[in-house]
Amino acid sequence: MAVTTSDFQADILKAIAQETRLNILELLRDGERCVCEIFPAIGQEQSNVSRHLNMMQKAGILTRRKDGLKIFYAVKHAEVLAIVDLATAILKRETGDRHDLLRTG
Amino acid sequence: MAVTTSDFQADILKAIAQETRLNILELLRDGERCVCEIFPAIGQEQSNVSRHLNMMQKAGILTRRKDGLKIFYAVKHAEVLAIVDLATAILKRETGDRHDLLRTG
DNA sequence: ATACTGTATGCGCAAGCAATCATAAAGGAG
DNA sequence: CTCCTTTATGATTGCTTGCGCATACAGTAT
Repeated sequence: MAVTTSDFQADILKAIAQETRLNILELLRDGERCVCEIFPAIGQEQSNVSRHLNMMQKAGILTRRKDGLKIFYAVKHAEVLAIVDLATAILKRETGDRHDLLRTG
Repeated sequence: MAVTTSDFQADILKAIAQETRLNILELLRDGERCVCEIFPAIGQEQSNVSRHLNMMQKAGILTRRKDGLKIFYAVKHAEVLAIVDLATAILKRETGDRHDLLRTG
């Protein structure tokens, strides 16, 4: 099967397009955090958060830094948060538009 | 289960983060297209393309216009294409960085 | 009415994904 | 060394997704 550019684009976007990962990214907006800080903050299992962080790092959108026992993750590209913000903008406009959906169908 | 904002953000982003849908969006960059134009252009089944278009429209990122038999779809929010472009930018920078991965591991 | 074109949808399948529990691995402290 | 903390991973389960095939539906034309 041929591998196109949109394939890799999809990988980047898929690494962002998930609720738990969006919550993590929102936390990382303020700077790097270790797993032990993140998983209580978002109310998820440690293993689950670890997997998501690993996944995003492998996808190339997070950096990883070791400090003793702890491992700190941070957002690697500003574009990632820009994408999140654009999604928020679309969402805002959409939920605004949706008032007439009650009438239009 | 509690429904948060990141839930809806994820829905928007998921509607974009897929290879076939990215190919469709790339086509729609030049303006509205009907299903009959899209599916041969991207080499996918008509039914498959129809589903993806429907999905994106329901997600709120495409508009739908009927003209006789044909149904024309178009990108609804400029932010959608902006997101695609940001993903491309990340991808470019990443694949640039990846030269040292051959050495570093 | 029939025939044709364009689009949507039901069904099934295979693959992927997210979450949990339990456990392993890595590093620090006593 | 042992004990504890932090992170990663194997196994499992249930859910979702993307696709293809066949078929239904909608609109046009004759």
